[in-house]
Amino acid sequence: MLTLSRCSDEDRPVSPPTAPYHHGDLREALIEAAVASVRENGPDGLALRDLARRVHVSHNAAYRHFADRDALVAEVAGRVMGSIVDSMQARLATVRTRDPVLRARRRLAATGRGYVDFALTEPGLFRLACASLPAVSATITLPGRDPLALLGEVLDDLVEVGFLTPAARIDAEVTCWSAVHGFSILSIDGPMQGSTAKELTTALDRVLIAIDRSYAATTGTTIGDRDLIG
Amino acid sequence: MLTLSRCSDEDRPVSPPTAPYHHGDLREALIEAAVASVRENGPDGLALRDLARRVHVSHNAAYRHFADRDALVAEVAGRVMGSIVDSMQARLATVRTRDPVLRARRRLAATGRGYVDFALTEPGLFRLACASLPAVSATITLPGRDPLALLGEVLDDLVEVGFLTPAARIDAEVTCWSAVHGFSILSIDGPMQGSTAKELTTALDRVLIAIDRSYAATTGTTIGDRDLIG
DNA sequence: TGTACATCAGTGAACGCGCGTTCACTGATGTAC
DNA sequence: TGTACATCAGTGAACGCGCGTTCACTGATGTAC
Repeated sequence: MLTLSRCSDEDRPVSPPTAPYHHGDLREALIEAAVASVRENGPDGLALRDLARRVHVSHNAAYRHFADRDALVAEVAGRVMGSIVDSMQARLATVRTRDPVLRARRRLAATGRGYVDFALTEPGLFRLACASLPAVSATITLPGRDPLALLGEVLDDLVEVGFLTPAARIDAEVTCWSAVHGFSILSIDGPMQGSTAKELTTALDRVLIAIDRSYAATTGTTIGDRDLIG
Repeated sequence: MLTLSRCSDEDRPVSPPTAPYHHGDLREALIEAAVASVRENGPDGLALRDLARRVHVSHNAAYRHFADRDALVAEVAGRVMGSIVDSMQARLATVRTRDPVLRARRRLAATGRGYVDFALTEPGLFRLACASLPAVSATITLPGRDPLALLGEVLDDLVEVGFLTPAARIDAEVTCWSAVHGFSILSIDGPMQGSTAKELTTALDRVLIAIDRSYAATTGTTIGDRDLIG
């Protein structure tokens, strides 16, 4: 589901029997090594010299492919943003509801769940993306790779089916993203750190239900307690 | 308002005319220097050697007062938590509404505004507190110094006045904290970085209104659009 | 088809940096007698 | 009131670390003729 492969190490040996002078695709190999490094040690542990060691290449070969460390970080962060979108879309794909209003509501919840899925599954990469949010903001204008744009579309649908008033639509991205982003961080770094997966799921459900209830109230729509679950 | 003094440098000269061998209160001076450093360079720029330089003391004098770098960071992070509580309480103090229900609702909004106030005013210190959340979690059991406990009290009041149902009270801290914490980070590091103070205030109002509306819906309480503002 | 040569992708040594931490030390302070 | 001495709070030199980055280089590759 994720763009960033999990077990690429097994696909081809890191150091082939007779290592050729030219690597083949060092750029890609460095990025994969960076992903692995961040998974293990978090964003702060990312070092060009370490990546070179992982790929069995001299410590400055990386400069043939990236201007400097920041350039590599930006590239990885951009890909992480893409993976977050993938994760949201994976959840969206599970929504099979026919009823247009319930469908739109569940799709909003699904985007939130997908976002949090990624944060909980890939805390290191998620932190990297957070840390370089300012730098990435310029990069993620690529259509379809921007979590915020995807969220916006889902919110537009909510207005279209009459669940959310146009007035309450304003800044709705901020509310929704704040909620799921905050939830993600509190879950991986904060007081909910020790919680079980089940507890986290329940807590996230309550957050999503709170938002759903709030939006229902803008149009006076009647909703059920467990509409968003199952 | 804040515990962490802003202009302590001006109060007493950093290097007195004849510097005495014993500093006087090196521990406190190091902490103040740490606060200044984090304000300027963020959490990652914090270095014991740099602090020693700022206080005009040899680079290892700090080890008389802190076991190691982590111990100092934990101390600073703990104080930041206290300052966040102060900031929340400062906003709480401005709520003068008599009507019990409206008062309780405005107090919830006030805690959120106070939390965000601190994040926007002290982004560096806020990031430090976030980064060391795991470490701090153990420390902040001090009564009255824990933002989460304060939030809990305000939420309890909402139940007491009949605005929030006991069922919806469950995990409400998570929803509220997620929202304001997420909002804070998106404001200082994320896509809302370039926004004006006015835009941020308006956006935060919309987040707080969304939560208020959601909780009103749990008891079917009728509310006005601008109840929380002004 | 063979060869000269430009270009590209690596190498290895080195620089300079700032850090955390430890060591043996010394100056200042306060207390017991 | 004076003094010996333990204790505390500093100092200065040094170690070892890993980093980013630059330099002059060399091996491999592909292309023009």
